[in-house]
Amino acid sequence: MESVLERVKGQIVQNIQIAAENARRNGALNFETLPDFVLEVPRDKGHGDFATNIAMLLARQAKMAPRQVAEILNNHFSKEGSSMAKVEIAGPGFINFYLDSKWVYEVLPQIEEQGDKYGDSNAGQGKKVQVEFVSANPTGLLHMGNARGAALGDTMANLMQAAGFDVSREFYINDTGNQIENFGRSLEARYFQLMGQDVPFPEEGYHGQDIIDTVKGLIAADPDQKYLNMDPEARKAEFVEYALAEKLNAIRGNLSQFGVNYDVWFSEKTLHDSGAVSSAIAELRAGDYIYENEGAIWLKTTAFGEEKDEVLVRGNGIPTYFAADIAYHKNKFDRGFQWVINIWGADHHGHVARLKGAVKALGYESDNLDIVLMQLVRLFKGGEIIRMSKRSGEFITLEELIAEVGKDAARYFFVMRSPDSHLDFDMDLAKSQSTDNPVYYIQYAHARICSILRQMEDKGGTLPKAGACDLERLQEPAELELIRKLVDFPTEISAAAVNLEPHRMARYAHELAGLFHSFYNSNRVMVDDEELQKARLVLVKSVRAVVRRALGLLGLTAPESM
RNA sequence: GCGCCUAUAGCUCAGUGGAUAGAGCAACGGACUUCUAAUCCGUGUGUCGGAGGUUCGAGUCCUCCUAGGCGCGCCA
Repeated sequence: MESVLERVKGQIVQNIQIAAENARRNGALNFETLPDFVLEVPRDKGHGDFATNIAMLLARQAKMAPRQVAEILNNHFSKEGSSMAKVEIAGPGFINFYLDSKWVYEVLPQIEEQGDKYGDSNAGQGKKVQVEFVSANPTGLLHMGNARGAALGDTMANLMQAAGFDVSREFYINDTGNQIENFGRSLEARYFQLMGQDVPFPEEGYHGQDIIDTVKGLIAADPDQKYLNMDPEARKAEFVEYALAEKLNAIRGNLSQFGVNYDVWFSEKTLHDSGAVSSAIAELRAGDYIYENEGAIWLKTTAFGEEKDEVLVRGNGIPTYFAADIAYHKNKFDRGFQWVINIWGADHHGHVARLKGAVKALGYESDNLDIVLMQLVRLFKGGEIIRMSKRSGEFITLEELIAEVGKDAARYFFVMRSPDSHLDFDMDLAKSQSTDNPVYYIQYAHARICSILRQMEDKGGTLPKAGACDLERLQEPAELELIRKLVDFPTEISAAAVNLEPHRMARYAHELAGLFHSFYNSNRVMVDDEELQKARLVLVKSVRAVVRRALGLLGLTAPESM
């Protein structure tokens, strides 16, 4: 459904185009092609409801001063049938449009009709999109960086769904390769240590307590001690299988607790087992992107502007992570995704250009692959930075984070900033100042509205229908601003989705809540004037629907009382 | 050395090439007999890191420089 804003803007744009064409036809204005002008909502309310820069863009072609062009256009605007109250030429040549404020009221019946669907658009046109995020090594638990990726990826996916994309969430499981070998050796060493044998622990092994716990569980499940005398390779394979399943379960559980649920869990191992990796390499070889040197197989990444070439298959015959990743992305495109989005930690940025290059070499449009790099999270506790490392086992897990600051606060904090921005997460602050946490501010707006509506029901009232009351009674500045903000919602969602900027929704929700709180403090909803009360009830009900939806898109709960 | 990200108010950060650059926090002063004071109202601060350039118009685009973060492995 077309949003109110789109409809009104479309009307004005059309009016401008017709005016320009008419002016050209009767010789008042000379130009070859209509420039790509903008109709925007001015930052400053004193500049009208909408403004266009067309006169400034036409000035050169028309060989006239911008303000003069604006005058001519203004004389050609059709005033009939539009809600245009005033047109003004301002500054260097802006044309400012002032509309009769009536147009904004349309949004209230629209919200009533669409309910929790209000905000949906068809910006994505059903395009098949995949968002791959977190994809943490399944050898440990999720840390703060993973948590940021989870919040960003899931919110992005939510926004894209609302914006009319066909979205699939995917987790790539790195269940093969060196780190799994290493994982297996660590499990083995812990096993023998727990069985009372004095064996050294691998230096590069996983030192975390969670590994010890895993092995304890393994031993408990093996009363016959069959592992003690098993073939070492077979034993390690069983250990790894057991531990990976357990870790993945834990990861899945933690993410689910964080409100993140995936459509697909994709195993890297299957790419090797199915021959997808070797066939991707064969394809690259056919395209003459491959050569051999010192026993290894290399990809000519220098052809994609990289500093040096990259190894795809090591001298020992084992393909690199990069080789698997190429096969993985080929697989993604072959599954029909028209837009592939990966969310990576900024420490992986060196990998971006060569992956895109490889994708292009395989014949896919590399512009359809977007990699969102999120800057790393620094965790502060007691005023000190906590260095996080999976190997050393010293890190705050997602589980602990949720337990300490709560899912809602954590998700909001991770998403409120642009992915480009470094994130200092102060645990003490998140805990001690939880009362002036922006997330409560937004949720409080929701709870307050619920409270109003509860009281109305207690008095035996019923929610009025938007169509059955005089919405134009809503004339207070606070009311008009609030309604205007509701009008922006669909545009905010699609802009946040298309530009991969989930922080815009965090900001929007906060601003909307602020306008509501402001309204609440200056106006009572339950008033003696029955018509005004009805109109205000419709207003707050609409605000509640949008706040709830915004919270939902951010993955936060919308409490009915606080 | 090369590459990516960042630099905007005291702090943390927003800011689709548009007009007089904004918000939260912090500080100070007010508002509960009234639908939840986890709220509201008021008070002010900027050489948008620096220098050039493109443009009618630059915090925004381009080049160079400076500072910080992160990468540059037959690890992932």
